Amino acid sequence: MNYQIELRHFIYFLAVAEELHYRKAAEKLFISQPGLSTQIKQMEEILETQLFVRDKKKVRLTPAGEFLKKEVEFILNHLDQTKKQLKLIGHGHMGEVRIGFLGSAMQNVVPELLVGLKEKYPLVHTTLEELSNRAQINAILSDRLDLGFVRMSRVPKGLEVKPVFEDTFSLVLPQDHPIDAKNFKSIDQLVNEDFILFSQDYSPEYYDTVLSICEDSGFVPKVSHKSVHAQTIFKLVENKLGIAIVPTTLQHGFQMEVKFIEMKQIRQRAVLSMVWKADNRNPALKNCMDLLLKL
Amino acid sequence: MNYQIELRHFIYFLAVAEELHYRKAAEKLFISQPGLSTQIKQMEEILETQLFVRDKKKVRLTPAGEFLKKEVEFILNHLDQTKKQLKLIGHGHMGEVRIGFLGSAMQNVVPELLVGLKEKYPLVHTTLEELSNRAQINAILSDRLDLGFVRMSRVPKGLEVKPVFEDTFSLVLPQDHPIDAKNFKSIDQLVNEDFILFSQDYSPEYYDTVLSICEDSGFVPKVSHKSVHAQTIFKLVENKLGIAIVPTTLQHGFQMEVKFIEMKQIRQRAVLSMVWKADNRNPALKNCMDLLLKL
DNA sequence: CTATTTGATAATTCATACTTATTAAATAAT
DNA sequence: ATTATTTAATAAGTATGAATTATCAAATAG
Repeated sequence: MNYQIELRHFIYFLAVAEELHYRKAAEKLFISQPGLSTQIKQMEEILETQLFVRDKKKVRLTPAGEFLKKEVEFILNHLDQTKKQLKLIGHGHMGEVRIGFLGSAMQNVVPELLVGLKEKYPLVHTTLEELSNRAQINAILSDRLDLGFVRMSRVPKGLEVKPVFEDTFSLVLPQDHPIDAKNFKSIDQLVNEDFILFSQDYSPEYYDTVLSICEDSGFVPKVSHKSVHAQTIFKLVENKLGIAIVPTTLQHGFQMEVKFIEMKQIRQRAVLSMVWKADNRNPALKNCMDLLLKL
Repeated sequence: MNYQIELRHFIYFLAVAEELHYRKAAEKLFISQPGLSTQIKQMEEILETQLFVRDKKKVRLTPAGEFLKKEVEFILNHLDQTKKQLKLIGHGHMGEVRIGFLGSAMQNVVPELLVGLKEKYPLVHTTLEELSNRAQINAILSDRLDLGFVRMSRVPKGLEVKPVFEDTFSLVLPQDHPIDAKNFKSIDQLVNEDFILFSQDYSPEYYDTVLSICEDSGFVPKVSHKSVHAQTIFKLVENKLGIAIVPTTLQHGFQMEVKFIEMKQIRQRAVLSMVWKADNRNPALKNCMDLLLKL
């Protein structure tokens, strides 16, 4: 008496509404005719509405049945769509990945990732935000970001980190500086220069690495300026207010009166890593990371 | 293994998605917690998509689950609406009644019906078509019409008929005709006049009735004109091309230089009947007819 | 008038949704 | 640390009801 309508009823109903013939409909559904009869009857009882007129030889829809047919078609169709989309989302072929990045990641890793994603998973949407190392970590911890691109090797508990790009360091000098690629031997040739670096707060590991480069040559650099923008740093060098040490690939995309001298011989590398929350269950994130590691 | 998703799953899913707590959700659903757990698990297997992340103390939705929640809310809501509408349709409180009528029914019965319907069943829509007796019968037989208003007492098998309005007949005379309500006694005073009648084809029973009125007075009328429009008949009378006998209420709504003399004393009546198909299952039709008989 | 076809009904079987009892893991309290 | 409490999952058993087979009554066709 107190049954509930189920999708089964709808599927049965639609078969009868289409065939207008119980036996044929039952065959189509691979069930027996009596079973179909009782289910339709039950359905009419639940809905408190007659859906078919059966005068022992003809079956036809009542106006209410006619109406329900349209609605059931709509609902079952909508459900089909939903199932398909759900599978796409569940398998990471559809959805959203929220990405944070340091400005310096925009030179290679991030653009390549975006192109690859668009090609392989066109239904995966990305949102991008340029943030400092610390801001990315915070955003990931509080679930405002799925993936970050940072320059750090140690991350708080609950996060995971993996290097994705290793870069050499390059000296940045004014165009007319006496030192060039040919006569450059070691960093200690620049011991008396003013150094312009990314600020400690923006990227602590970079800062420490640059200090260690100088330390390996036996001096402590005199740091005259700190900035968070490569643009600013290059501008300062151009105006002869100092020299800089930056990841090599950072030189692309700028039009400045400065020269870059790659320092392959030193052991330090500028490592760009991706960071994510260990328990992040966004399936699109997994696909995104897998794709990145294949690039 | 080969199960099907059912509405039950959706209702369970929604409870868990809202509570994010299996025990509480189970309580709300009046089922046991293990039952709920297995049903949700089964649902995930059917959909081949993880919907919840349970880390033994916290339950939360995956992106796919988040998506499904929205869709399930939509579907269940849509279903609720459908059920309500279905009941309205099934009980004749919503839907369409296709009505045919003779022009003469527009003077009283039909307008009253429409006003009554609009008041009592505002969601029942009507379509109106002015048709001859025969055309209405044919339309009802072939399911193009639900209800007809005709002047006939015999209808083909499969149809039913019921009188809804009885009208006296009235003479229609030119304004300056010597006979008026005071000196009129019997129809045989007009034995020498030309008669203008509705055509036999348009309304056979009317035609026969008028002939029987004259026959009762012992003469056969000279019929000079036949028409299907009251407007035309009145115009002809106005121009002194003859006199007419029509149902009394037909006089309303015309502005003509004619006078009407009601013949209460004769036994014949102009009967307007409704006709419908015996096996018509339009629930709105039943309500429509019930309403009409109460007017 | 018989044969065939229709959907409905009755009795029975079987699948499975649900129950109770229990467990393992996580958190909170002492 | 240890215990108590709370969580969802698992296991075993039950009972509901969807399905089956067998049959029927009514309608139609030959």
